[in-house]
Amino acid sequence: MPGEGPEQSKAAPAGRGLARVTIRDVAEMAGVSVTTASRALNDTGRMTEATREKVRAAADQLGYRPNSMARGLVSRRSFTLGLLTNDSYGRFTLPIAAGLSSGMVDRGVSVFLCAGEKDAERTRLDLQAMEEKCVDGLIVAGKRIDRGLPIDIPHQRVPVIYVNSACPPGAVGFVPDDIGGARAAVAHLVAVGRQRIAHITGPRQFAATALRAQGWREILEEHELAPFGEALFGEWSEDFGYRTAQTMFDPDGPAERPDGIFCGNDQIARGVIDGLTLLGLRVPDDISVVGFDNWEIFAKATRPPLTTVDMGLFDLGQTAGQAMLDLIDGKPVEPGITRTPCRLVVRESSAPPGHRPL
Amino acid sequence: MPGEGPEQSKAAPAGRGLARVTIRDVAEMAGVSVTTASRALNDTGRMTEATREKVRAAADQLGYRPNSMARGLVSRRSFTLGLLTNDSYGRFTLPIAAGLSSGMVDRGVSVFLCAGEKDAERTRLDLQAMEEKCVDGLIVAGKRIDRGLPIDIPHQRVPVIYVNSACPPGAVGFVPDDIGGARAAVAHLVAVGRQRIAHITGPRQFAATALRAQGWREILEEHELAPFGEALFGEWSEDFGYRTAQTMFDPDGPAERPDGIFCGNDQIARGVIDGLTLLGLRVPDDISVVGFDNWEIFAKATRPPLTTVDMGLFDLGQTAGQAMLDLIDGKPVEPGITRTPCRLVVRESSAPPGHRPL
DNA sequence: CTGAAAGCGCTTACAG
DNA sequence: CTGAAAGCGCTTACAG
Repeated sequence: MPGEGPEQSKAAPAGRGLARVTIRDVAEMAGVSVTTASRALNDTGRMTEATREKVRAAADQLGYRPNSMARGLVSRRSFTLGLLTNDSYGRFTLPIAAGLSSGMVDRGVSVFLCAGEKDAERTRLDLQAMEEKCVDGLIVAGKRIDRGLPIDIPHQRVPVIYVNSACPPGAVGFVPDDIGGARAAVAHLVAVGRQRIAHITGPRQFAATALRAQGWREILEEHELAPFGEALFGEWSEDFGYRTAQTMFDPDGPAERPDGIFCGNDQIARGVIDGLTLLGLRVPDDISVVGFDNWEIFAKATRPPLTTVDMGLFDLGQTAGQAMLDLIDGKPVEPGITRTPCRLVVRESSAPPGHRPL
Repeated sequence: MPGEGPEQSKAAPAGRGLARVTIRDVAEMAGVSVTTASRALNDTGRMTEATREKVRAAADQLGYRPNSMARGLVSRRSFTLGLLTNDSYGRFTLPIAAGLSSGMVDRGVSVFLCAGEKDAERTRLDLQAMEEKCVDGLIVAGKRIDRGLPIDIPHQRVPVIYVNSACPPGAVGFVPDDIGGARAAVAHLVAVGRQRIAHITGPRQFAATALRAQGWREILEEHELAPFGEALFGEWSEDFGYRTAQTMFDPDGPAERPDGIFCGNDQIARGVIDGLTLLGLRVPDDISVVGFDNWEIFAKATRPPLTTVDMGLFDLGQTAGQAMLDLIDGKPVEPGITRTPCRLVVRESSAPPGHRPL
């Protein structure tokens, strides 16, 4: 039969199409009522340990798996969450989803994925599907913290949590702590002996750029250092980093030059490093560079490997899941946006001046 | 209340906690029995169009959504699929998942995501969760076509389809057509006037490298062209591409040089282009370069933008979903591996010799 | 401590 | 053409 494993089909404990073992089978084998079996398996009610053990043994032996549809129907919980995202590339979403799932699987809750570039109609369809599936909650994950999905999530009958996305007033949301991440990055540059630290970053319209620039300014001020010029807003691209580095160090350009550059993301950082290298500057010796994202495929491929800020998306997903569980259980959850910690990952693009790595 | 939209909570048709509208409500409003309501909504049975319409209208007005748990319980179909993947980064999985979902949502089936780096224990847990959720089928998605999950998927009671992953004998699997993709890439280089086409690719142990190398050899032979040397196996990294290009065009190296390079992936291609550029060679004029993956973040950031092979992962996901639906419906599906088409994306890294783009 | 019964929201033979 | 009834696999008052 197509789709099946190769041999020993008949030896398998549960072949395709074979009747699934139900709680009834377990009860029968244990010689108790279905009621008792249910209670034994769920650790509810009071009964002799012997009875409970007898039921457990039967369930084990039969390979019993509770049917969560039946259970959900009566308990009014599906043990299921919906994850809505418009990140078709998966760069942000998959780490979040992995964290979310990993926190949920032990609690027996599974996650429906509704991914893809979303127009309003698709979103509506996804939302409808989630309603039919009776999800216990909805996680909305985005690509940037100042944009939401193309349609309002109308008042759902279930809790909604926004992750790495805009979040309507009064709702609960989690985003990486951009300011904190930026502070850690710049503090590291200072610690490593840099004094003239520039900031090259993405488009001005992104909330993330404003926050990262703010972190840069704040921490410098705390160290009584002046920011090196204005924050340079542009694009999230290597090319922008490359061009900006070239301009900054143009022989005919300004005499004053930075000795450290904090970049708004790893792509920009890579462009900066490439631009610097082409001009004969040494990273990290002459100039130290720090990125943001810890997008490993970039961060590890720069030469030298990039010191950068990890946004902790996996943990973000886990945290959001935890909050969702609380919400579902009716526990109080602080509305508003929570910023979860970022973590600096030190590689080789940052070092004290003149230091020469192997 | 936390997690809720801001205003007009009481005006909302379905506030949190409000009783969900059931088929019973619909039947009552339409003045028919539950049986008839069910049949009307499912387009089954025979009844006057008037009755059917009356029921539909009531359902619409009430905003009725069938409870898929109840439906699943009786129909023995959950309209739910499990997607198991060990691609924690999401580069391959999310496009596949998006394609899968997009094909499924119209059919009312949703997809559970079990993502993350998997050890045997995690996989077992995920599998167990999927069984409890009564998925109708399981899609196993991998990062490479010659590796599976850490444990055997035992004989499930549901169909299993493998995507971009190894696939046990007798099972059904879908993978990108590596040979075809390679042929398209190399045919394009030939069409553009290249005659000495080299191949730089990933580690020898990957099945994909062997297939892509085979496509390279085949199509050259068909054009009565000799491959330029042996395929150069190494790593899937920029660095490997960079170093290899440098060696290949070492002034003290071999006199014979390629005028086209087909790379095993986009990272290698990028390294090659960077290496070539640093040596003062012009891409595409002096040497044309083609990659594999169409990983846009790389392909668009190379200078010039990279001509490359798109693996069609979105379509792959859709195709696999379609096959799964057939399997579930008991329709016959050819066991074995199906190779789905790749598509060449022409950008600026390939052109006739001497051509100088703007 | 244990069990018979009702019910979650649907679908589907079986009657009429 | 339409409906009353049984049942999917569970849980949970309610009795004993």
